[in-house]
Amino acid sequence: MTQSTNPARVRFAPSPTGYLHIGGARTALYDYLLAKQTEGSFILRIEDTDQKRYVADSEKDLMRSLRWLGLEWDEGPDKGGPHAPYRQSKRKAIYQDHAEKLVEKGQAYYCFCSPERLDRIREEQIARGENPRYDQKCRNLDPDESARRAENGEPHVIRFKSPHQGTTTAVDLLRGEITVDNQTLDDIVLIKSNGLAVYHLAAMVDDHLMDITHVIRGAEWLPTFPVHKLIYDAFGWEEPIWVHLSLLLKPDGKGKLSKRDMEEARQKGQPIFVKDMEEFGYLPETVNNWLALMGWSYDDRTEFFPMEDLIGKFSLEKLNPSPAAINFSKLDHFNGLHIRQLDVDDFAQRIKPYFEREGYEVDEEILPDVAAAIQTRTGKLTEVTDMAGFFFEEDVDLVPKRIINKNLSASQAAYAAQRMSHLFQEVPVITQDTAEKPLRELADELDLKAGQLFGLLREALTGQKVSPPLFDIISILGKETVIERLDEAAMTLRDMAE
RNA sequence: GCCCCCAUCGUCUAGCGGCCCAGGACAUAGCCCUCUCAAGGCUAAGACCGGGGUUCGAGUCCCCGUGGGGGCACCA
Repeated sequence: MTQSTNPARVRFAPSPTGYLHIGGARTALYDYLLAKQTEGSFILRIEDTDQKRYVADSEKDLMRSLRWLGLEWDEGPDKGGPHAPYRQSKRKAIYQDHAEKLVEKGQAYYCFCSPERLDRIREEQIARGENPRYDQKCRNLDPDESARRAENGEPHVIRFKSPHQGTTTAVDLLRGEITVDNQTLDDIVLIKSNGLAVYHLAAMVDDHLMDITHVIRGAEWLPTFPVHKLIYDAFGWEEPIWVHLSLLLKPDGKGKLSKRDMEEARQKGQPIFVKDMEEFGYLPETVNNWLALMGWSYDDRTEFFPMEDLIGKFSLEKLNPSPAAINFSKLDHFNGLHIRQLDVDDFAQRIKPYFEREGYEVDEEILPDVAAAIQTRTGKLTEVTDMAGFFFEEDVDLVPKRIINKNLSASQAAYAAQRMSHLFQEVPVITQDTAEKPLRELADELDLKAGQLFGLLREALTGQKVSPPLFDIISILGKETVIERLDEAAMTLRDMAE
């Protein structure tokens, strides 16, 4: 292991503005993997400093989704911890104190400019083709006077006093040094006029106070990264290791997913939100495996990773800084792989809810056998009803037009079904060994291809064109049911012949 | 417009100067297996963005283009 063996303290810090999507889930997964690998801590922190964007259900969805993936946190808003509270809206005073400290040190200042003025100067700057940023009107106000005005209740924000000269260099683990010219830096707002902190302050303060060792976040933070480093410096704090994850792009690779893209993808059956994964029939282990590989790799051939392997083999150094397009067909492929390595009883329990939600009454007696029969042919758990629903139905609906064609008349089919029924009645125990040969002989006798006869049998037993292997079906259904369904089919076909 | 990041098959990627006429996976096509459908096996097609350097030698290092992406809020 090339990883540092010191216990890492990592945090997943989403803002509750919507359902947990795959981008967030991937970040949380990497956090979790690093924490587990180093026997450190995985912390959940809710960044709800923007009351306007708050979505009520999202916190519940977030926790439910993380737990579904198996990414249980050690500290968080619902379970507390040594650095509680873990919800930023409850930490308002902490941020204010810290901002005041910066003001005292001359690293931040009160700004009394109105939003209207800010809008105006921004428009003017854009019109002039300049980079829009604060014109620093309040930057050089007399500190005592500023303090007085603020105390008198004049509306104000607190801004960070960015340096003007020189350059700032911040170090990202994946990209190395990122240097910006300080002239391009803006004096960002730290505390809003309503007294709440913005991300730039709140996240830095919390990460420091919570002893976060590795900040793993999306690459959309790269442009403000140098300012974040400057904020750490202003406080005199030691920086964490910064890791900016590559962005996840739309499947066509053109741009990152927007809200609308997410909805469109959902309509196509492509799960964008973690909550859709279960609904669409994916296993949590599939999702973790798939997500882990979007931006991370282990070597030049291993791709199948159960969670334990992910924990053991993950390393930050192998993270890829370039953006990655989402590949849903690979998700399907991984789901198949993980389904096939489940043991049968486990698989049986996983598919049970998918039958039930389609209204089937699952017979626990035969469920394990059904599971065994369909396991290798299940790509998504939602497919099991189409493949094996007939096991849990009283009768099947025959679709004669799939049976009867120019090579097989209704009366021929009816006769063949009847003959198979008789044949099975004579065989004490129907298995592939006892029944296949007689069936093939029957096909010869009736001048049918074996495939035709098997096809007829399949339709009679399942009402489907596609099914698990016939002899599996027969042994699960039992001789009695098999004969019943065959007789019924014969009857239906005979009626059609007349 | 300004700033930042990225750049190998359609997609995800391996490659950290010679082991690469570039390897794997998904998807695609063909074949084999076969009672259907899968699974599995085999095979095919498919990429180092361009130009300059550095070097005995560059997919790998540097520079410039180009392309893609991201950011420029009292959102995160």
